[in-house]
Parts: sequence; C-alpha cells; structure tokens
Amino acid sequence: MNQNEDDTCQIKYVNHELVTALLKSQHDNKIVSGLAEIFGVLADPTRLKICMFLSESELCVCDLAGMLNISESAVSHQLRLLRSLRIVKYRREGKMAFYTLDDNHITSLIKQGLDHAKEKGE
Amino acid sequence: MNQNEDDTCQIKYVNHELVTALLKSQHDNKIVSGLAEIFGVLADPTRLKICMFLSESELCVCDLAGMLNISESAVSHQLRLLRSLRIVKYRREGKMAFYTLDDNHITSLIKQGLDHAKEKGE
DNA sequence: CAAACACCTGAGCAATCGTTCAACTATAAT
DNA sequence: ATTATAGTTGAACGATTGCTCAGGTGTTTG
Repeated sequence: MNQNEDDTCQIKYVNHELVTALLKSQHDNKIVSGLAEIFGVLADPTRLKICMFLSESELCVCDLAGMLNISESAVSHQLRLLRSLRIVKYRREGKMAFYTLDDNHITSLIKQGLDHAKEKGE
Repeated sequence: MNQNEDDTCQIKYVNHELVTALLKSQHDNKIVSGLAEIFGVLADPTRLKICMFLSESELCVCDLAGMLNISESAVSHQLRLLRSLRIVKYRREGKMAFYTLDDNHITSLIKQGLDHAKEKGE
C-alpha cells in the first residue's frame, strides 16, 4: 500500500532527522535562484570570455566581436544581458561604447573556477 | 572599401596592441570550455541544491527526491550528469545508493558565489 | 521462485538559449 | 542634408535543456 503521493519511494525519509535539519538550514529560495543565475551567466563560453576579457581591460563592442569572432549583434545581445544583471557597465565615447566589469565578484569567481578547471584534465 | 571579412566594423581593432596582447594571454579554449561546463553544472537550481545538500552530508536518491520535491527519475538523471563530470560519487548499500560530493572545489565555488548572491538584492 | 523495492535509462516534449538576419537609432564626417 | 559607422533591437531558427513517462536493472524479502 502507498502512504505517499508517489508510487516510487515508500519510505518518507531514510534519515528523517538529518533531512529535516538540512531542509531547515537550507538557504532562501531567492538566494539559490540568484546564485544559479550568476553561475548561468558564466556557463556560456561566449559570455565567460567576454567577462574574462573585460576583467583585464575596458573594451568596445567592435573589438569584442573581433576577438570572439562572432557578430557585433551577438556581442550586443550578450552585453545587454550582462548589463541587466549589473555585471557590466559601459561608457559612451562618440559612436563607440566601452564596456567594463561592474562586479568584481565575477572576477574572483572566475579566478577560483580557473584553478579548478586547470587541475582537472577532463 | 572593405578589407575585412565582415561588413560591420571597418576598423580591425580600435586598440590593436591591447587586443592582440589580450588574445595572446588568453587561456586555452579547452580550459575555458571546461570552466563554462563547471559553471553550467551550478546554473540549474535543482543541480545547485543537490550539490549544496551533498556538500553537507551523504544522501540517497530517495531523500534527495523528497527534499527537492521532484521525481526520483529527475534526480537520477541529474546525478548521472554530475557523476559523468566527477562531481559526485556514490556508494551502494543494498538497494540504495548514497551520494557524496567528489569535488571539494564545488563547495568552495558555491560558498564564494553565495557571499556575492547574498549581498546583492537583485 | 516471485513480488517488492530503490534506482537507472531512453524516448519524447515543452521551454529556454545563443546565434544570425534585417531593420533601426544615434553619432560623426563630408 | 546625405552618407557612413558603431551599436542596439526584435524576430526567427536550430540546438540544447530539464522534466515526465514508461519500462528496465539489480538487490532484497517472503
């Protein structure tokens, strides 16, 4: 017979005390979502490279497009996303827009991630 | 007249020296891809929560499914992915499989990310 | 053995993502 | 004013993602 909603696992929790403790000490869902969003920004190679380049120097859309070998449109789309998340900011100079990182956290996250990526062959 | 392949930006690079220097000091593409992959793992709330829970304690599939309120199948699929990237490992005990983190790097990445996510209202 | 159980897996589907294309804005130069 | 240029934007597309569903392992219990 089935006491639970599912027909898969019969036991409510294998270690009830542990599980409830973990659930209680769990972070707020908004924080977890925000964290996932930050990681999501860095999960795309194009955006990651943009952030890595911008962490080194201020750059215009044109140069980023050339460096990444994709269209300016694609770069602009990604920059808009990064802008909306306050990860980059920009400065207008005539026709051109020069972008920089607006969030130093990103740089340190990338640095820490790099250490791990390097030591893993994968 | 156009010297480049594209018809978008006419100048090859606004700051040629800077750009070539950045391109030269750029990390190997494999490393960047690997890094993006790591961030991608943590970009999904379900996987992120799994990693956060497993960084606290060893847990079986059944409990994870209950804690996350999704099917065991969904958990199993995600665990397979995490297994293939050597982020989690598991221990069989009878019918049950107990999972733990296989990569401490993940824990420190999450910790660092959390500090940033918390201080940002977003 | 057969039934129950914890977990795994492949197929399929809706939703999301990253890019290109074409059209648009805004600034600069002739 | 006309033209060119740097950048932005919306639509559309192909690809990927995360889930459910149904069926399949392998282990344990009766």
